Amino acid sequence: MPTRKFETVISLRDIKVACQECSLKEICLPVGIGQEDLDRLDAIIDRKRPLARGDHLFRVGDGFQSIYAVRSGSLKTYTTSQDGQEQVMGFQLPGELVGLDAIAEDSHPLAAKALETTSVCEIPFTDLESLSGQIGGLQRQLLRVMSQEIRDDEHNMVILGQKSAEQRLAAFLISLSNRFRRRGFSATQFNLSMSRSDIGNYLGLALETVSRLFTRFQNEGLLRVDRKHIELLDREKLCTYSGAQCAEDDVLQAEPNN
Amino acid sequence: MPTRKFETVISLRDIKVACQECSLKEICLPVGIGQEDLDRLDAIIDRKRPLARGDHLFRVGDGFQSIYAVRSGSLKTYTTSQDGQEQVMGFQLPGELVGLDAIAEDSHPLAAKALETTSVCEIPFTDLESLSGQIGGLQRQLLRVMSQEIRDDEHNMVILGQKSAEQRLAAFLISLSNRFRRRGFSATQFNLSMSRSDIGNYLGLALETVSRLFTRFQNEGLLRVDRKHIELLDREKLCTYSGAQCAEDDVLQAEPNN
DNA sequence: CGATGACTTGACTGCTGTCAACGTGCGTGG
DNA sequence: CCACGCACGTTGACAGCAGTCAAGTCATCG
Repeated sequence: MPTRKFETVISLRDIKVACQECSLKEICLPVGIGQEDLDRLDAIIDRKRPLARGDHLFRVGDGFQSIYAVRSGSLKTYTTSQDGQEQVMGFQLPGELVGLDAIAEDSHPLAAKALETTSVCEIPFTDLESLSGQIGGLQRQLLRVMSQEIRDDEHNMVILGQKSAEQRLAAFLISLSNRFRRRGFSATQFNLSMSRSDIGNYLGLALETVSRLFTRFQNEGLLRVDRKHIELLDREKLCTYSGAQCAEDDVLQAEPNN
Repeated sequence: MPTRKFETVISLRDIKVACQECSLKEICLPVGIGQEDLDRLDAIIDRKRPLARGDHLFRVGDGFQSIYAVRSGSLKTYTTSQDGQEQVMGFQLPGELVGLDAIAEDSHPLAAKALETTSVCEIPFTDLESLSGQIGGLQRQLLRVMSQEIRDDEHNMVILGQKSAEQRLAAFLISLSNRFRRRGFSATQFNLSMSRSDIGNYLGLALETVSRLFTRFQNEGLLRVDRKHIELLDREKLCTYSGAQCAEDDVLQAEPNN
């Protein structure tokens, strides 16, 4: 382990970032919360200094203190089964929360690791809990977020349960595309911060299968792939491949309040 | 559709069942709630008349009004993809909640159908929400229950993502066994209220594979199976087969407060 | 008692995993 | 600046698990 040379050099807490200025506030927790309530939420949130690629935000079994929101960068969550085999459970992009599964048992069932330089907001749970008892909108939003998480997991179960390798990768790419779009990034061009192995693991496929499919999709003109960079050329057909109601449905889901 | 002949014959609401008398209260919502608060929770819960096998509690797209707790019997939740193909998402046993995934979008993403004669408690969500704003313990418990749901879904993803057919069925049987035990039923002998087809669908397997595995497990002396009835003869080995930390871990998880 | 649906069993196929070799980009150190 | 090593990614050959198709058995119910 290297020594933590940053800590005494500069206090990164000085960086002025608050929920109200955050470009992610429309998709993070503060949806439908008034100005003064937003201030109160903001007051309990701690901006941590960035994680480097490979750093852990928390590990399996760590005591549960806080929920985290990704501000920039990306995370993967995963477990390691007793035979040492890793299972990737998900990837978190900016505006997405991590750690909701730790509430039940007061300890993290998954580890969270930064896939690239990543900054997160730490939200101490006891504070969040008492605040959401006072602010109706916050309580509601918290329940909604958790409900959405359940929904997403159910969606993943469908994919893992009955989709072919081709459908899984197509669905994965469409999902990423939708999530990037919602965050204001390009829906057709983005970087994969995770490895082929992580993707395969997440989708229940061998990494070789993922690699082969990327090649095939490219040959079919569906996308262009160069190492980590992806460009979706035929989003429409990719949707068809994924065998799901994806395209416009997700847009609607993404903006329920408009 | 048959006419609803029961409705005017007898008011089943007269049946005296309340949370405080309910044998399931230790595993349903009212954990860690005081007596008078329990009364208040009890007041908002509606005991519906039993569902017959095949009846729907709700369907995909139904507006979200309430969460339901199974009192007796069992449910399956499922979606139907646009090509008419069904995906079973889960089975609910007594003491388990259904409908938590509907909070996010105010409509049910899954349908819930009774696998046998089943009675449920209906918990109107707006009431629950406002009550949980007033009762700290209830809010906490609600969040815990949702968190646990996320956790369970993650567990299912591991099973679907990287377990063999044999491991999946073994894990499924162990899971059922644990859930029955927790509810005070036998952990080694129970009835499967769902069909082979439902099990296969849920586990991402063909129903023929499920059937073959039952036969094989029986030949290996792991269990005895007669149509719907299951008797686990070697729970230990079944755990090993499932390739997971199951047996005693689940007991601990089941009783976190003892 | 026949019909229907659920389940079982068998034969065959194919998708995807495994093993293995090779290519490519990047960072390190000479 | 170049050479090297390493991690990551690609491609190929082969095999096996589980799906599909099909036939047959069993239980339940009208």
